[in-house]
Amino acid sequence: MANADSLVVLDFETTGLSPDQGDRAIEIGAVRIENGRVTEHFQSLMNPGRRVSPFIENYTGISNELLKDAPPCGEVMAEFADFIGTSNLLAHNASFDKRFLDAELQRINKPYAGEFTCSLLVSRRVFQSAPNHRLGTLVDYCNIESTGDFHRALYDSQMTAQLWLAILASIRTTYQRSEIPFALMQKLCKTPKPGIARLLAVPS
DNA sequence: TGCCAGGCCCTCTTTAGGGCCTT
Repeated sequence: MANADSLVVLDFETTGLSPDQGDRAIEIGAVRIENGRVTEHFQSLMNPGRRVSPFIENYTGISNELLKDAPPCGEVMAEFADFIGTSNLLAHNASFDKRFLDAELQRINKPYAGEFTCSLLVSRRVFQSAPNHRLGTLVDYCNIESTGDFHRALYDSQMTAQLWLAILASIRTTYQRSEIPFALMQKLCKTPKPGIARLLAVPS
């Protein structure tokens, strides 16, 4: 059940980089974290109403053939809006996924109440010695078990969720606190809003 | 055929530019 105390980690596969340039979502994957554990997941392909490029087919493994019989974006996004409810939201490079979430939900006139935070931005502060801050690199860096099946929405959201739990564990270790100070999470997340910081401070 | 965006962050900065990330 969605609520303001759960965190939905989401990832979109899309036809390109910018909804402002006409790009659409082709897959949504998400997991819910509650009390430090993944409790639920959501995944669906969606038909964007146009053919995807060979680059995207190769990059994601999502072919035009796969999308041919997928439900339309509006139908899937309506279900996803119900899934996220009032939960707070997390993504790796959240500015990208937020743009697509905003664009797709605006098309079906579905608002959402959660606040976004970004595992990429926080990881740059917490894992400063990582070779880079791509999702796959950070999964290796944190010794998170992985099959390497990146660039699919559910898998990337699952890996982002595990990365997030690793980030929280690292902060707890660094500051030797079972609960992460509210002000510290606000600083790391660069958010002045109280909701996300309260959520992130959940004990392990 | 080839290209497209945008937010954050760093620095040889702030009257700016470019790399990193995401598909």
